[in-house]
Amino acid sequence: MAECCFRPHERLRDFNQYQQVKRAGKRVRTPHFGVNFLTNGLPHHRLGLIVQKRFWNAVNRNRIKRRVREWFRLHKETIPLPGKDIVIIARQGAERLSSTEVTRELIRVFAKQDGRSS
RNA sequence: GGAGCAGGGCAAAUGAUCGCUGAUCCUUUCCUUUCGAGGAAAGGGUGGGAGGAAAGUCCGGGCUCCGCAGGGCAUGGUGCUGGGUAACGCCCAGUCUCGGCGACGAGGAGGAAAGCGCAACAGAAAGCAGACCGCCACGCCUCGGCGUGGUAAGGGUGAAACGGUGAGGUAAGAGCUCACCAGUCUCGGUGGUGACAUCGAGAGCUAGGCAAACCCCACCCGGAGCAAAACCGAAUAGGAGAGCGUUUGAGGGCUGCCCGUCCGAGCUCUCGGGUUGGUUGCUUGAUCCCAUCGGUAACGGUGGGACUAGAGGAAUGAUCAUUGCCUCAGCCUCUCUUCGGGGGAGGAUGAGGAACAGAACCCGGCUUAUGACCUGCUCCAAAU
RNA sequence: GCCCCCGUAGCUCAGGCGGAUAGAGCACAAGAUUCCUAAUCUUGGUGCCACAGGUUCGAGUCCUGUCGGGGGCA
Repeated sequence: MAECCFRPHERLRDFNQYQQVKRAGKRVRTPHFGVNFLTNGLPHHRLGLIVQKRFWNAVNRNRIKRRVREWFRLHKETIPLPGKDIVIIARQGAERLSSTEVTRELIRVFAKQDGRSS
């Protein structure tokens, strides 16, 4: 598996998977995102995105999704194993962040988790 | 130079690295096999990959199903004329009215002498005439006025008050009479396919507004919508309750109702339960570009060329560099001058900005959001 | 994607199709009753009728366009 790609099997595709992660997973809040994650028993991580329709138009929704996917693609090896299902919920103000700001904010989340668990 | 009007195309470009999507070709591995092959995963190569509005879903179609849908009514829509078109509420050309000094723009622009209606407050009176203050005549009188009659010029109210100006006329007045103007109706001539324009004659002196509330007239319209629909596969089950009915016909299809017609022995509703996968539809089409012909134009004919997204929890991105555009800041050079300074042009540096916005079956429009530019024209100012 | 519905006082809604006064209940404020509160009674304030344009003498209402909210589908 290449280190920096984003394949369909790394996505959450089912509504039930989203519900399971949101119900049973851990929750972390950052200023612009809500992050839920749950160990899935697979050797890789999986990503799911929730961007509500009521806050943005379609262009800003796509922009947020692309930037979060860019973070996952480039920095997923920094997320500690075992494999996790991650659901990221965008909050208001996220459309004003640049790509580097998104990356900085989300890296900090999993760096904290790494330090706490080890 | 300032203000404005109309039209047109574009949606910063190039390169590098990483990444996404589906098409096609090759390699490897695994599975199935009717030995032709098919499917899945990974890697690599090649050439594609959002818009002028993709938006709002406001109209019109194609397409699919409803037994290819017949007649009438209701509802709904359109509403100057003539063209264009698959069709339209769209577009083009024209007429009339209104707005603007002008370039030009806007118009839901049939009918109120078919009917039912409406007009608060104010005002005497709000639709058919009528008379509050007035004006005039006569009578009475305590000479302030009062009564009867005639008037509608003037005042006042209102969004709107029953033609306007002048002259004659009269007790005072009045289309009462006349001249001109505006407007209505009828007839005729000319131009135009037509809306209409224009000219002449006559009638008659007023006929008001609102149909974007009902209505009348003319024309148009079957319904739903790709979550339409077709096929494959899986799963659960023929459950419980209520209502109606089996030829005297329940119920259903042709939206709402009626007629007509067809199917017809079970149908409808509620509760409960199960799936909630895959393929097709899915992009070659009223398509785009160029030339030419017809037409004022919208558009149409002919010939040649091109293939230009097809996702499905939803693909076009991120970073860096260079060039170009705009704004701001100070610096340098040139030029004009009313010499306090100001205006214009060019150069380099730094910082910031680059809009509106994302296909979801596909087209033709409309509306709304929005960036910088180009072309033509009008008015004003200055100069000649 | 497609098809519908609704925006009126702080809240829930009438009024709207037939045009000229903006209303009801709860809530809020003041007063009375009460030793005080609750309850009751009396009085009152409260609205750019979602926004913009048009028709009209005059739009909450009629017409058109935006904005916001809600619902349904195999």
